[in-house]
Amino acid sequence: MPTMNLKELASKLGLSPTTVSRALNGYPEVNETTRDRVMAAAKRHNYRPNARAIRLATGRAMAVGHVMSGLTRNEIMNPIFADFIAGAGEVYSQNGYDMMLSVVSNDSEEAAYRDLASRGAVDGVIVHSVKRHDPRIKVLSDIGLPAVFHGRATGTEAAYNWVDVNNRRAFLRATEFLLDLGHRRIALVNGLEYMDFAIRRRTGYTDALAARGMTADPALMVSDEMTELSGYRAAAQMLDLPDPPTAFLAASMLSGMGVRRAIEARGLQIGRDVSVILFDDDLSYLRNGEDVPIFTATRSSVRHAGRLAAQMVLDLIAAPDTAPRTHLLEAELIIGQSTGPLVHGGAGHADPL
Amino acid sequence: MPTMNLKELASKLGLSPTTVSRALNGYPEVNETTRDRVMAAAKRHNYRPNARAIRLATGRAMAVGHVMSGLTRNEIMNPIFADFIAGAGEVYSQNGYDMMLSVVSNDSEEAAYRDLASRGAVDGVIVHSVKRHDPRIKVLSDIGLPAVFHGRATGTEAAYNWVDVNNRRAFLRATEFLLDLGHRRIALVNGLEYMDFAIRRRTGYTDALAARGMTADPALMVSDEMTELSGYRAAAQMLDLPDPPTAFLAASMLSGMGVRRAIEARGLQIGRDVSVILFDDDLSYLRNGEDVPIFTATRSSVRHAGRLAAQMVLDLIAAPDTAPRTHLLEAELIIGQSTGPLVHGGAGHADPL
DNA sequence: CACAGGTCCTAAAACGTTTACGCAAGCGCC
DNA sequence: GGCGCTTGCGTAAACGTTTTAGGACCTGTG
Repeated sequence: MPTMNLKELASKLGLSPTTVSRALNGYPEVNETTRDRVMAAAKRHNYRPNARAIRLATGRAMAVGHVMSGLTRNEIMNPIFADFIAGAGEVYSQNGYDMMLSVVSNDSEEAAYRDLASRGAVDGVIVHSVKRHDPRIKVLSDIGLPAVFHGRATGTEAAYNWVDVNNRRAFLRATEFLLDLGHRRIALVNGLEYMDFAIRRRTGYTDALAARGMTADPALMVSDEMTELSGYRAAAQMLDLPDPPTAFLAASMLSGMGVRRAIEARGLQIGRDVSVILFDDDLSYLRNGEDVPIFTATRSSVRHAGRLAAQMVLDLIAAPDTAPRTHLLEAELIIGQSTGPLVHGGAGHADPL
Repeated sequence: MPTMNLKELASKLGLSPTTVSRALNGYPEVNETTRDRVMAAAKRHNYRPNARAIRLATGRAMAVGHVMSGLTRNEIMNPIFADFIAGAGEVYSQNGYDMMLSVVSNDSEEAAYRDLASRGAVDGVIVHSVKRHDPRIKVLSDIGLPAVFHGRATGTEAAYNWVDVNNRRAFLRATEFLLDLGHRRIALVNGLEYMDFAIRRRTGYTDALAARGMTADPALMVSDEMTELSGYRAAAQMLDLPDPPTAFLAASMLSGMGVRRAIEARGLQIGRDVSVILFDDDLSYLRNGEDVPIFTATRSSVRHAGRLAAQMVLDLIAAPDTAPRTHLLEAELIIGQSTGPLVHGGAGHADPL
């Protein structure tokens, strides 16, 4: 008796498969006492309806697809992927859906979506790492597959479903916070600016400066991969300028850690001599301290974003022809030990009072 | 014409569904010219056979399951998960398999496997984060679902399929390397020792010491989560000992980065005053330098392990009743800039020659 | 000429569910 | 007592493939 199926269970009960199916799925047209009998028997023989048959019979895949691309050797994988997936997966599990992950090379991501759709392997997808003018928006709209984008695409006019953090506002607030502390030379260690969120963060930064009649110094703006090494190099170079920054905005925990290292390597103390604010995605393996945050940060849980996006795609699957939905999350500004008021004399230049 | 199906395609061609199916699937009993006709028509109408129907008809799920657990708030997610998944996914894609990811709470992982199996949602699974005496080995053996474990389980006598790195040998070699450089006070900043790999690494470390007639100093051994902060704290505490270590073995890039910070915070130079070797899983977002490695490290690509495990589970699905397979990977010892010969005077204690 | 053995194709039965439709019994009501 | 409604169940047809069992037609051979 490897796998009990509906027909067999029905015959054991002296009922038709129909009635058993209806009993298990909570349909009203079945006597409560028979329903109990069926339920009990199903539990006793630990019957679980075959997922493959359900999918065929109902015409629904009961699955959501996630495509993971960017596998060409020199391109970095998205470090937030795992946490986002974890959040989304929670929601799928709770709703009886499966998560289907496709790993493809960078140039065949579009084909992957078409494939998932035409094979009927998923009922919807979530799209990761949205870029400016992202072509995947049009592709998925053409395919007609319910899709939720994690991030917005600057330069796209068409409407689409997205979940995003207010990246502009996060970095606007962070910049204002530093300005209020007296800092004037504020550096931006940004992510690669074909990524949409990086563009918006820079806008927040420049807008905050502009609001005080200031303009960003190109020498204090860097855009690169968000690694520790990259953050270190950017900060090291800037700190060696004749007029170095007194504060940094870093795009991630990792780049912020690199910035910290460059600062400390110069004998400067973070939070006193140089301030640092970073964007904290609240990744489970890159916690910003334990009880009390170490870095002052704009924080927004990417896992929570995953949950929201998953719920959105499930809603979309249930009601496909509704108007596009959007969900803009606000990052919180949490105060850690990495920021402080501007001290005169600035970074690394001992002031000969 | 939303989705073209086999019957419709067959009628367009004036053939039976059987013949079309056989033509597309490369069966020999079909004329080559008709096969070409079928192929062309399939491409023209971009027909893709419905995955749900295939799965039901063949009785195979054409999918492999991965269960992601450890979602209770205070437990850390496995940072290597994404890279491992990426490697495995490559192999699935190439072989026409799908990857099914289940995200469940820690205490329902066993139920998740039973569920995947009895619903017929997957043909096999890969099990992550193997622990000592791992109960999942017995569970999956009872279920009778092909399973490959990423890691071995110390204390389990039953045979099972696994892919693992030779963690003991990696840390044995690393310790020997440090001993050869003259270091005698070598600290171990290990991962949590209910994880199997952490146990084996400690064994490698103590064995190397024992081979030279030395014994490990408990004050120089720490076992904790593999975060930057945890690495920093462990190293900071040890460096403040009256007889501090002159070299560190760290369990991951992140903990190694924490160790580095503690070293540099004391004005010591890594590679000159204090040596560090870490275990580098070659994660795509935590690269150990770009062209030239920064840390001396024992390196083994977890992505490659993912590929091997995936191939193994596919082989197992194809031939379920073969003897258990195992694959032990050797980590390479790569020389970076974080190690050097012991300088007399030791860490942080200026030698008054 | 009969027959064996390819070659190429079709009809129909799987696979295990869901669901449209139908039907019998029971009940209340005029 | 006939009519309509409700309750509880069964029959059978889907869903879109694969696969089993054949069958028609040709070709070569004795």
